[in-house]
Amino acid sequence: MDEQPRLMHSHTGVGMAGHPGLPQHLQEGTGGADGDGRKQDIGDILQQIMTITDQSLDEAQARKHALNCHRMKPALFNVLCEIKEKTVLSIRGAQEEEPPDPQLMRLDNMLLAEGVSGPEKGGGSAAAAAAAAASGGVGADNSAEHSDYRAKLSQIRQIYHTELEKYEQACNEFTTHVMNLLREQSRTRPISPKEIERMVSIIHRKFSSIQMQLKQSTCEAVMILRSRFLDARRKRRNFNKQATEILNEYFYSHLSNPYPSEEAKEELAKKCAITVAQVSNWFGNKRIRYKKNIGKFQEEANMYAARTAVNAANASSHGSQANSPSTPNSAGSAGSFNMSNSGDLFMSVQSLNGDSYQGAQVGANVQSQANGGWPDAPTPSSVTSPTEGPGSVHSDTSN
DNA sequence: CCTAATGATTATAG
DNA sequence: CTATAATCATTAGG
Repeated sequence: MDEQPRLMHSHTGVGMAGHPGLPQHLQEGTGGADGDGRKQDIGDILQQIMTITDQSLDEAQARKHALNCHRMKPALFNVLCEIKEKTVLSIRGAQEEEPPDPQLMRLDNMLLAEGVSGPEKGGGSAAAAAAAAASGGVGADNSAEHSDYRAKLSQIRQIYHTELEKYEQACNEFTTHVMNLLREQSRTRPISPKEIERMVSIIHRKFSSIQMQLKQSTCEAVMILRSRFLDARRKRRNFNKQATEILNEYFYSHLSNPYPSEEAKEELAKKCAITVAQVSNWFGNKRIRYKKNIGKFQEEANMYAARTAVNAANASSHGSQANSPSTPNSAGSAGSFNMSNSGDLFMSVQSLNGDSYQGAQVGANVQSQANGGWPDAPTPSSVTSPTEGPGSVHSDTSN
């Protein structure tokens, strides 16, 4: 029976301040001092409490009832409550206030921004729009791409909300259960309302930490979804043959200054069914890759030069039709520069007639080589070509 | 599976 | 903001 000393110790240690009299009584009572009945009673009661587990259930029940009905019970109960209160406060009074978890706030903000935890549909579309804007400013048109994304996002949102609801419900259930239990027990155990409150807040903390995990995994899912659907690199599609033809045609007919103006880009974009940004990308890639390894592109360059030349020749000789082969209506809008350029390219091709193809390629390349790899000052709108051989590229489109 | 081609993005500079 | 250069990530072909 070493419980007794411990109990006594806790009394002397904690209870002193509030009720200095009680421990003394206890000590005197157990020590068998003068026969004050009340002290003796208290000593007996405590003794009974200490040994209550040793007794049979019936006996214990009877004793419990006896204790319950004891005239000292309410006072003792209050005292015990106070002691517990003070003990608990001294133990964890310091860590009572929790700072608003920055991690949780971060997650909340992100979920709100992604439209998972916000209002029903507005949030989703807003997030999608924002994502679209972030992904390259294309926006609007590629809704086919985003519908899938939105579907997945709303799926995530649904799961998130049902889970959240489930947690909340469980939390409430558990809380009421515990509260009822504690209230029930407060009849026989020293439990103060404050303690119940504290227990409830502990439960809430536990559940909110679970919720945080849910939020975290939801965030991760959204991030994965984003990187899957909105990182266009993952959805890269090669342009179709025709688009590549059109772009290459423009590129090689403007080899001396392959910087399409904004208008030209729009034109090309429309013809290729791609965006202006994609046109810009294409030309950026093409320029750098061409310059980096001209040899690799010579064949291609020659081909397009020849084709353009043929088109031009046909156009010039037969009048206005004849661009049928593979670039049906390329002349429609690009006619102007095709015509203007046709001169020099045609010349070069013509002059090669006697030479091998290699010679022809070199000839075609001389142009760009002469420029030393395009004007250092990229002035896209102006089509002035510094060292132009035969016909000037710029020359008016005079039919 | 490996590799070249290719569209897109990033970093940097003017 | 645009161009370049480097790099990433995917696609297509062997």
